Amino acid sequence: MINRGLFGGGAAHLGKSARTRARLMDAAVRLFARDGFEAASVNEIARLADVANGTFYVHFRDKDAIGSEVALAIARNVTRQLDEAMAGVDDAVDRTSMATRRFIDLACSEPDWGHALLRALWTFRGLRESVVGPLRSDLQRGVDQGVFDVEIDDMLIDTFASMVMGGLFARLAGDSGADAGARVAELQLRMLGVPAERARAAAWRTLEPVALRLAPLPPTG
Amino acid sequence: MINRGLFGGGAAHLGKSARTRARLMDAAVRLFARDGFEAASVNEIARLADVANGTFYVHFRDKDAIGSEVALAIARNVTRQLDEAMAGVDDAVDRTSMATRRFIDLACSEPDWGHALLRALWTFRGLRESVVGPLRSDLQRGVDQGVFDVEIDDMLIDTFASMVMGGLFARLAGDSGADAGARVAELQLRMLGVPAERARAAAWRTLEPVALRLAPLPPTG
Amino acid sequence: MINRGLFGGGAAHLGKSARTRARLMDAAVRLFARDGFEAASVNEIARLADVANGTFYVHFRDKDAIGSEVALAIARNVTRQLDEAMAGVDDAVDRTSMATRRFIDLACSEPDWGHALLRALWTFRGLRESVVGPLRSDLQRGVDQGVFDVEIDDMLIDTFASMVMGGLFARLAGDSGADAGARVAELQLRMLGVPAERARAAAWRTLEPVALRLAPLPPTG
Amino acid sequence: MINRGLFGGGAAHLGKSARTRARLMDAAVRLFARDGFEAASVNEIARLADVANGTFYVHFRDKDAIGSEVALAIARNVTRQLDEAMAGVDDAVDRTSMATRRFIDLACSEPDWGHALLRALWTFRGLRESVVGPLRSDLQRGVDQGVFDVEIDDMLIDTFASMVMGGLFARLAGDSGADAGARVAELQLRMLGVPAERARAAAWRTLEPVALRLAPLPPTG
DNA sequence: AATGAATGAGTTTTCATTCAT
DNA sequence: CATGAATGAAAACTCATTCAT
Repeated sequence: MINRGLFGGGAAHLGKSARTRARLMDAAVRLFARDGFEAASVNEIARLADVANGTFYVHFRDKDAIGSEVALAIARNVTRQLDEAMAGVDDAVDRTSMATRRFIDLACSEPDWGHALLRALWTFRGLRESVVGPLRSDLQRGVDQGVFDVEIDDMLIDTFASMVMGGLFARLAGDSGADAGARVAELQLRMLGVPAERARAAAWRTLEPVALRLAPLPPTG
Repeated sequence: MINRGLFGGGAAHLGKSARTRARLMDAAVRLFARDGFEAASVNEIARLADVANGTFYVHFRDKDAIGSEVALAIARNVTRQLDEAMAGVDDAVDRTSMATRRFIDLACSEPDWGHALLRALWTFRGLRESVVGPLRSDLQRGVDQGVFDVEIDDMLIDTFASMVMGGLFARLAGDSGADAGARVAELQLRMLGVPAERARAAAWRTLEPVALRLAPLPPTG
Repeated sequence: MINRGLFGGGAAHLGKSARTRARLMDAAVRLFARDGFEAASVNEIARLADVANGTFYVHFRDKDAIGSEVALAIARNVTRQLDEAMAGVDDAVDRTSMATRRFIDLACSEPDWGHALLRALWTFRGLRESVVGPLRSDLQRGVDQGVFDVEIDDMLIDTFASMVMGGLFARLAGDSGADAGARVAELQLRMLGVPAERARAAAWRTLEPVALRLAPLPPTG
Repeated sequence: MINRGLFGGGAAHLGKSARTRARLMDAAVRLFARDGFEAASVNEIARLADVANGTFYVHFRDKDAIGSEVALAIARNVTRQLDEAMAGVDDAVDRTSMATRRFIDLACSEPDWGHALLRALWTFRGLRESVVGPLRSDLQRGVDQGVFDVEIDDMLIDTFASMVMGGLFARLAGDSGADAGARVAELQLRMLGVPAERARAAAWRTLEPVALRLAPLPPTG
């Protein structure tokens, strides 16, 4: 499983075509993370994936296509793992802080993916909704449980999401250590109306580590 | 002063060379905002500025040069105006919420500039520091005045800044109206430990409108 | 027999391989007519024929092969039908005007074929000879019968053929109606020395309509 | 004036830009004639013109642009020279036969141009009208003078034009000699109702030779 | 026979940058 | 200072053709 890339790993047991496709996506993630979407060239993606440049176009219509596909795949995987990690957690305070911390941890466990995700959230506006969507229900739950004292509106969601992205950015840039997520979560809880003491306690609670794993990707469009 | 652009307006009384330079920067801002830095081409900047493409290189060493110059100029102007707008305000709560609201309002008063600034803050990491720097002292002042109950560290600053950027983004994208700044400021104050009532009152206080004005730009070597 | 294409129709009762081949030729005709030979791609021909692209090369050595094969098949079919339609007609004036009119009508009865034929006559020089060849004997017959007062040389044949093609082109382009063939035939007869009155009468005589039918195509090695 | 090309010759005294442009057009004509429009590549045009490939796009938006520009320029020049050559000729029989013969001679005096013109007439439908347009008045003149006994309609014009193109084609293909034009003209006159004797006499009258010359081209588009 | 992924040379096109005028 | 034609490397994308299955 060494160096096979995350998509490649997931597609190992699939057909040859799916593996080539996965290799291209892995290569794209690496280059998008290193150079940014614009600066990454199709030819280099193909070279890194070890296929002819024409092969790229067998699998993707153009660079945009692989861009959004990669973004979507990452987002889907991250949110799915997030869901799994939070299954069985009922307390809104815990859910909220875990979501932030887990999200950042997951995205940072594979920095290429983290970078790609961050850029994608910036570039493909639609992604934000898919990532942020589930959040809304957790916040509402907190209000219902009487622990969040805040009005839930779009601006709150956006702001909450921005805080997460800021934390992720800081981690990926190396400006902060592994506790960035906890700190951000604490600040979020305070913002939501959780008393300072409880916010700190909840946000810094020890969390067993998880790593980003990838299930096989169904080929998309 | 009609449609002369913000740099152009400031440089109106200077020599011809300075005006050409200003026109180039105005054109660059427009294109950076619309297409992003990578996608904006030197030729198009020159065309929009109504000069020959070769003229560009009389004034700027290369494309990167005009990029950082524009970013820096915008940042400097925004912070300077922010400073002026807040002169005489002592209360940390007021200063903090005003900073956020004014910043967003200023950046949105000229959407091209706002977009360019947002992109620049993303691209040129250094800018953030220059824009965010003054903030730290306001936060510290709040702690000293006993109104902020929070530890001031890099993560707090980053998070605070991310919230502002999120609000700016939402405004520019048209996802929210003119009150985005107030809402963000309110949430920030809550996060900083200001009681909910006071946070709301302070953040939504009426603010007389200001517009972004630009002073002449000193030529940069 | 619905929409099965002309080759396809003729090959319906043959083996699967022959039907695949026929489908490829039908697809090729469509695309050659629409886009021209150069612009039509093998992949698109295959897609339109509903076979894998590799299958193309099972049936044709290369793109040129299907090009000349299609051209030849069309030319053969058109001339054969022309022959049949004129069997039993002895008068050279009638034969000549019928040839022109029938040729145009046949080629227009299936516009894709007409376009493909026109293009092919332009591209594959040799085709012209095979289509035009029989003409020479009709012209000679007219001289022998004393109704054509003209010297028969290559330039005459070429000119005669050009007039037919001009008429076909005008019909296919929609620049003229169903009587284009008659008008061209009339002008040809005048050119050949037939008195104006008789030329008009012969050329505009009512012609019962025929449609292009295709006999099965013998596989070509 | 050796090997400077026809556009190049005309542009010799103009600015450098116009000369480069002319060199590109000369190269394009050569390649269009040799390989056809589709098969000629922009890179090869540039190489033949002895400029960098990027330079092509300084002067033409794309391959289509130089294609229609070249076609238009040739057509304009040919028709202008035709006009000049026929100034002072009043008799419709003479005008008509001269037009056909001169046109073919001109187009063949520079075979590259002839081929390009022929292809262009085929490809750019609009050209035909501009070349053929003046013809209509000559035909009408013949009717008015009582020498042409024919109805003038679109089909007649089209047929007449097709005959010219057929003759040009035969000449360029080497299928016929210098007298192709005269033969075609003779056949045309017969078609128009001119008695055979007179048609032959008029069409074969000696014509002093002319060569295709080019005036400087005003830059287009 | 049929498949369809893979190839890679070739095409169009863009663009930051230079330089003679 | 200003010009704008010229550059050429590099990008995106196409496509006839091959080949293992």
